Amino acid sequence: MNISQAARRSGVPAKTIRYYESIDLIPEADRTASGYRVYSDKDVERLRFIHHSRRLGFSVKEVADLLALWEDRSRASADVKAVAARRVDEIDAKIAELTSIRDTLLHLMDRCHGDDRPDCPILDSLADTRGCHAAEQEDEAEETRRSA
Amino acid sequence: MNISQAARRSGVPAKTIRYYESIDLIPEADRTASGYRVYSDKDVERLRFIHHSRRLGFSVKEVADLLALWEDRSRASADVKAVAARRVDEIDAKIAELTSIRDTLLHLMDRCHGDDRPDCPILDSLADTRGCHAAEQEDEAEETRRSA
DNA sequence: TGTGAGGGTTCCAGCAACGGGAAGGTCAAG
DNA sequence: CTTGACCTTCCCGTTGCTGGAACCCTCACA
Repeated sequence: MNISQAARRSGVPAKTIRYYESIDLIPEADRTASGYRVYSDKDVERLRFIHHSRRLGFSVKEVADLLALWEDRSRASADVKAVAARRVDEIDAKIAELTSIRDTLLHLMDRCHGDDRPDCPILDSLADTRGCHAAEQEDEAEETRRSA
Repeated sequence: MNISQAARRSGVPAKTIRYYESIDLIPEADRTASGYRVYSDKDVERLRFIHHSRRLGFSVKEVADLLALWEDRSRASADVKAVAARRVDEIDAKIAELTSIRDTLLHLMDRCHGDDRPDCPILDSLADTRGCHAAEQEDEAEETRRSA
């Protein structure tokens, strides 16, 4: 099948398939006499694997690792699990960061009238030296002192 | 003061200050006779505002909007609050997405032995046509049908 | 047999938001 | 006068693609 069929069946856009080939995430595709790329069901299966992995937020590098494990019939499932565990840790950290930011914003919004008047605790806080208590601003306060 | 002092006091790296100038987020700095950039306390204040805004995850474009509001003494606090509200919505969406991915990964990890044996539900799921139930795979199933 | 639509191919540019590093000018201290 | 710590500009690399230009291929239809 040609690239657009492989794209439809795998969920990976044709352009992205070419890109994956260019960065060696997938092997070079076979070509027809006229230079068209040709894909097999096995290729589509691999693309689908990549697609799903990317949707779970694995980086392309991590996907390459997962692909290698997938194709290594003698892998240990513990190795796969470790990759997934690292990803979960990253996600947890990201969620914690976003939650902290969210709480700060909601707190500021709560204290802002949100009307026609110009005075606004949100802007005040952004402009403030101490920077809206979004944790460790110690260094900044210190720099201000040092430069005085 | 010169750029590295402004960087220390504002928390924005010197390189980033130059970058902000190049994209017109901040006005062109004055220069000494020899071409060095010169910054005032007011400039540092603005940089600090930018720094805090960026830490709350606002894009550079949004920071430009916030800066404009900050410098507009006749702004309405409702406008600022609206920008913050949009940001909160984005964060909520992102957290929901990450949480969903996290749950999927934990579910898969739960069913993986994580030992020396090669069989691994995580890889199986990534390879599966239905793609680890991470929501709306309807289109993919449909494409598979259509191409059959 | 021509022709037009709808494939395919390559390469180049660009997105966000910087960071690294090269090549070179400047400044203050010893 | 030299040394080292600044400063300047410029360009490349990052991540993961996406859009577009310019061009070639294939197939159905008149």
